[in-house]
Amino acid sequence: MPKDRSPTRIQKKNRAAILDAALEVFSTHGFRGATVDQIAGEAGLSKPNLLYYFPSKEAIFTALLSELLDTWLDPLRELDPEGEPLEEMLAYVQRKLQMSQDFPRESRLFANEIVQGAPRMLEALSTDLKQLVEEKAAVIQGWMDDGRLQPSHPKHLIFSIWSLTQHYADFDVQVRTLMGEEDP
Amino acid sequence: MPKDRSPTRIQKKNRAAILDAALEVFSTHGFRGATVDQIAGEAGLSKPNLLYYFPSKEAIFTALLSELLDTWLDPLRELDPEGEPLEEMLAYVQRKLQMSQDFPRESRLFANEIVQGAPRMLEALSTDLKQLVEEKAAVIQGWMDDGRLQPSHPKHLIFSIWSLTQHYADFDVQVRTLMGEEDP
DNA sequence: ACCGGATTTGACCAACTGGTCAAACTCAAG
DNA sequence: CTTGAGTTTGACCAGTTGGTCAAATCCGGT
Repeated sequence: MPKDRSPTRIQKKNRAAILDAALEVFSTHGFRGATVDQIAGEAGLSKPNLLYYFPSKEAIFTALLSELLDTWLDPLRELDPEGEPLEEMLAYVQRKLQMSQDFPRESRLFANEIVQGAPRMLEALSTDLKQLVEEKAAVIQGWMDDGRLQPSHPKHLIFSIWSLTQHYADFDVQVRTLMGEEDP
Repeated sequence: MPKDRSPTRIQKKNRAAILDAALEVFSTHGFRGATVDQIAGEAGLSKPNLLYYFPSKEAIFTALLSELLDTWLDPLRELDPEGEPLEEMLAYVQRKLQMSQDFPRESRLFANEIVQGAPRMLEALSTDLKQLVEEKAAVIQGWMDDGRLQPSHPKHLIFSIWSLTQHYADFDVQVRTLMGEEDP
C-alpha cells in the first residue's frame, strides 16, 4: 500500500496503465468475465503487483467508473438552456455521436454493466445520472412548452438519442459483420 | 446420456426447464458470468443432473441460441416485398417493438453476447442473420429506387430500428431508474 | 555508498467452477 | 413384482481465480 501522500512518478504511470488495461478488458468481457491476471498482463504487471495499487478487482472497476462517468455525461451537461432549442439538440446528438466514435470501449463498458442490471452502477445511475437527466429533461420540456421544439416526451427523446448514438459502438461486431467491409 | 430415440416425458420437461433457466441466467449475467450451478438451481435440478441432459455449459448456450434465433428474426422475415412500403416498415417496427416487450430476456441475451464481441454467435450472425438482412435490405433498396420510400441507407435504417426497439429491453434498468415509477 | 521507503515477485491459499463417475433410485412395460 | 432402461445424486477432481505474504529488489535523497 503506497502512502497516500503525493503519488510517485511510478504510481502515476502504473495506475494509469492499470485503468487503461482494465477499460480494455472489462469493456470486452464484462466484470465477471474479466480476470485480474488478464488486466495485469494487459498493463504489463504481475497480478500481485497490480493488487499493490488497487486492493481488489472490484476497486479497479469502481475507480474506472467514477473516472469515466463524468466524461461520459459531458455531452448532455453542455446542453445550454439559453441556446436555440433545435440547434442545441442537434449539437448534442453530434457530441454524443462523436463520443461513441472516440470512446467505444467506454460505451461498451457501460452497456455491459447496464444490460446485466448495473449491479455496480445503480448508485451512480440513480444519483448523478438521474439528477442530470432530470435537469436537462426539464429544459427540453420548457422548450416544448414554449413551442420552440416539436412536442414529445423529453426523457424518451433522450433515450432515443442514446440508443441511436451508442448502437454503433456497442453492437460494433454486428454492424461490421452485416456491413461487410464497405466504407462507413 | 438419454437415447436419442423419441424423448421421454421427463426429458421434455427437464430440457424445457433447463433452457428456460439458462435463458434467465445467461441473459442477466452473460455466458461467463453464469454458472452451471446457478442454471441448475433455477431449473430445480442438481448440477450433475443438468449435465445429464446437456454435455456442457457451452452446449446449453448453443442449444438456446439456435432455439431462439429463428423466433428473434421472424419480425424481419415477415417483411413482405409485395406489400405497401411505408406500411410494411411501420408494421415491422411494430412487430419488433412487440418482440422486445414480450421477450426482454432474449433481447438481453443477444445484447450481452454481441457487446462482448459475439464469440459464440459470430457464425450465426455471418450466415443466417447476414443472409436475411442482405435480402431484406435489397427489398427496401428496391422500394427506395422506385421512389415509394424516402431514400436512405437500408441497412442503417434497419440498424436504427433495432437500436430503438431493443433499447427499452436491453437498458431496462437505466430506463426504469431514470423514469422513476411513472407509467410507460 | 548507503538507507529507508517504494515497488516487485514467487510461492501459496481458499473458494469456486466445469465436469466426471459409479452407485443409487425411479418408473413404465411385461 | 421384476426387470432394465431412464434418471438422480453425493463424492470427487483438476483447473481457474481473487487475494495474501514475506522476501527480494529498486530508487531517490543524503
